[in-house]
Amino acid sequence: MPELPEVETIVRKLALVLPGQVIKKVTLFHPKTFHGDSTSLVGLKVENITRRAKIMRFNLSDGRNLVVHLKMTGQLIYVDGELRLGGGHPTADWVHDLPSKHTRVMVEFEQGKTLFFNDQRLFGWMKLVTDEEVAALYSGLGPDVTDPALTTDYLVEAFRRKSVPIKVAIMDNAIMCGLGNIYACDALNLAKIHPQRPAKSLSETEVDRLLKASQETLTKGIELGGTTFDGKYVDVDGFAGQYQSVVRVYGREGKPCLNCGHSIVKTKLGGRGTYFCPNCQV
DNA sequence: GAGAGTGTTGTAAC
DNA sequence: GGTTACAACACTCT
Repeated sequence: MPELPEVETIVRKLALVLPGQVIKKVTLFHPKTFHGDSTSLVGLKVENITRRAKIMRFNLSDGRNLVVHLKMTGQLIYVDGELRLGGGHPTADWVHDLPSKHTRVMVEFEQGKTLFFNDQRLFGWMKLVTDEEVAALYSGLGPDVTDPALTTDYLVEAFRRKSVPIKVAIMDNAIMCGLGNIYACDALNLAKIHPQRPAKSLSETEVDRLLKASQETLTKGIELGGTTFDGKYVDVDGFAGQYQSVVRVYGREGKPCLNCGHSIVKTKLGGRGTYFCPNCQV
């Protein structure tokens, strides 16, 4: 289930192999997943691939865009003849057996490669849209955590009138994009800030610490290829991410805090499981 | 069978 | 209008 580092990992890998390839055939296994006329993709070339927040955008040779959101359970798997993009062995056995029962869309290219969109819960989507529609999708999104435009000053201003818990605020895409539940919990632990604090109660120093912790957490997530729990996320090669091996608090209820050794506690905040250290996160 | 799950959006109530 | 809680999306796993 992808967050920003997972999406970034997928985009980086696809950007190495997909540009220049021409779509030969598109097969829909579930109509709900694809919005638009999938048959009009045939014959189009993929020009390049970019990302904004957790939305992937494939620029196509007719000027339109294929945009993809994986939501909770989506996966994009790129398969060449032997399923060996990265040269190693995929972590997940099931990638040898595609399309699977969770495959919703299959895109075949003239060069013999195939891109599979798997999505267990059917929340994810693919849309064929114009540049204007892309702009509409992007409108209302705050800067990415990885965006230099995201500054301490900007966040101080954004938090100034917000009485929502800071964890809810940093997961609000209108304020900033890229921190999902796992990384939001970890960034707050790294910054030693209690997730329940009203956003406006943070001092400038704390906001600065939180921003740096957020950037550091996401950067590490990207370096490690994202997070895989229960084999649910794999990158385009079928490889699992490695962030879960260094995760600070998420899923570590009862285990020692990496800052102070106190037991990690789980609560619920904004409807989401929230892990934190009640000793050092204040 | 109940509950929870890494995302996002919409609704109703205050 | 801001805020908050909750449901919904649809499915699998514990």
